[in-house]
Amino acid sequence: MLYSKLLIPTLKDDPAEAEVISHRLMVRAGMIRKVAAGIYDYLPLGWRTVRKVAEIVRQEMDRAGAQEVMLPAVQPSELWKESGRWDYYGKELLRLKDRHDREFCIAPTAEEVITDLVRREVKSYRQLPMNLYQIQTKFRDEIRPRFGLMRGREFIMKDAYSFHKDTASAEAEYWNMYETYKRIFTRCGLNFRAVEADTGNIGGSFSHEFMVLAETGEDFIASCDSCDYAANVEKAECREPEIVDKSRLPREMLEEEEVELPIEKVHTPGKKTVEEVAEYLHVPLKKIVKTLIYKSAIGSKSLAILVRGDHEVNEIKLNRFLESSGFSEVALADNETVERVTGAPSGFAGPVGLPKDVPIIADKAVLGMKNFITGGNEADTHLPNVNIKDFAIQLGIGYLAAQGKEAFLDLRKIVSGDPCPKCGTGKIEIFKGIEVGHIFMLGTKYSEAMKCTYKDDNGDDKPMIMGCYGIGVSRTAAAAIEQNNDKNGIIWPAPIAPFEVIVLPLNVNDKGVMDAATEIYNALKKAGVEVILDDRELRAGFKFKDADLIGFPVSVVVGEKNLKDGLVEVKSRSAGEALRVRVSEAARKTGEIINEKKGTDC
RNA sequence: CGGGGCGUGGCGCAGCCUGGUAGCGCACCUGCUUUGGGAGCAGGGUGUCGGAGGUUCAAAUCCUCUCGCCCCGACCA
Repeated sequence: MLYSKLLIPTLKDDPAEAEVISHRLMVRAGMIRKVAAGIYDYLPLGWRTVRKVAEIVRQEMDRAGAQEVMLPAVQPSELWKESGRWDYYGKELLRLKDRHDREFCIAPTAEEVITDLVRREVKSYRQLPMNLYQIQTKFRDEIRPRFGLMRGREFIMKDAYSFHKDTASAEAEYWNMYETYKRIFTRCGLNFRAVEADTGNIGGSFSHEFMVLAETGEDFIASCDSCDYAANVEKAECREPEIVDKSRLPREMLEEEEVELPIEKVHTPGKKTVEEVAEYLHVPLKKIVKTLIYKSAIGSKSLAILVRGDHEVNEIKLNRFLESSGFSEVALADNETVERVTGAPSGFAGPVGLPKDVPIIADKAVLGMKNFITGGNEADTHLPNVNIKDFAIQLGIGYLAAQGKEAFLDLRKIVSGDPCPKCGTGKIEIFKGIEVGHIFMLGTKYSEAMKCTYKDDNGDDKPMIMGCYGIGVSRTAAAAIEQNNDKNGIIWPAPIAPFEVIVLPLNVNDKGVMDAATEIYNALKKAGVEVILDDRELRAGFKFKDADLIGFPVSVVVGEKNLKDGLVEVKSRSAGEALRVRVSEAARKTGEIINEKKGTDC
């Protein structure tokens, strides 16, 4: 391709709206343009990269035995009502009506449609298992789209759905997809981790997320430094030392085994946060217990959650424990509620003396604490030397007691340095990641709701066991940039670069330069290399800047000076240094470097 | 949805407070010079000042409404 003929509107200035690197660079490199909030045009370069990611996904999915289909983007409400998600999905589901006033939605995912297809066309266990996928534009009406392609409303996704006669088959396919995903992201040249994940509102029993490690990631990953454990922080369980058997306590816990002292009361004017209190009273954060008032979304019931001062509540865990308790979907209470419940301004809540109808639930880590500091339920007051016996943890949420659950639960977010929940000996490290893939064991949630059944070998109808597997194709392209860039621009992993090589004749008006460049360009094209010839009549510096910004893995620089000696430069974007080779050797050498890059990136 | 902010040429911005000829840089077009890291000089084109209403002799500027966008928060395969 000739550069002069391509639509590559690069920008010298950063676009004002772009916050993260991938967004900035994709706009500057002329890959995307915004049409509306979270909705973008893909220009030739951007689209080439997206297509390359999609092609890798397609090849690996096919290799894994899946079949590609194409499902509708606009879907009738009936199917969504059948699964129950029409009401449940919320505002992210963009709904619309056709001219006959029939309700539709723009698909954010396709469980309903695929389940409908399979229930109509697949009848027998002999036809199972089956894995169907599509690569398609999806729409989710995100509350706040941001970060360019990382979190758009419209995005390109590969979604796959598998159907099985039994759990064993479904699990086998789950792990088949797990391996397939590893191959896909490896082939894309990405540094990623597969982590245990929460299943969210898709439902199902277990799942893994594939995370590209990057500072700008929105997800936090807990990873063990000695075993292979890795999980989304939302999901990661916390292993608390068993405190029942004192002889087995680690030394640092033993220090907590002090004599319980009587409660005191201190004046802490304006010290609302644990940090402020710790500093004011000269105690470590670990000596404080935070009391957080939560409020149910429905009704106005409140409850108090206790966590150690240096810990944070994991609301996903909390809500899971509270499922079907009447405390559905709790969230941090507003200041008004806090004042009503505790009788003190926000910042001074504590477990001692809370109204009886406010149940107290504590994180397990609190169980090991003695003589800790809590809020006094009174303005500018904290209570040192509080102990668990002082406030009678209310096993009071009746259902907890009824279920034999304790009021000390795993409710906190795991933090760096915690013991690994799996091996127990390793320490947890926290990384940031971008979710590019997610695999779920769905079970029978959709097949039961939508009567997607098969006849087993006895002729009985059974619901199919399902799995579903997503990859954010456009997001993967953005994640690759987050992970591969420098101050000059993008450094594409060769397998997903929009072009593999750029040939840069520094002076297009010099016949010798142009002839040599054209010769190399033609030879590369003939060899099947994706090459672009920068035939623009521009200064050298300009061309270099564009080439670096766009991030071609290899550039071939043809300049008058080197050409006098019959030489050109072959430069690798990632390595930086230039290799001088003869014109006649240039194409072969460049091809070698590209193949090597594609090889090592695999 | 709560809080904050921004809409002025293709892009980035100034002007608004204190109403009175709409500006700067980049980009774009022409010419000459230049030509290995976003050139120099000269000339040129480019704006419903996001939209609607209002105040005023006069509105980019003040007021009201509205639309769009960005940031923080809550939310999220």
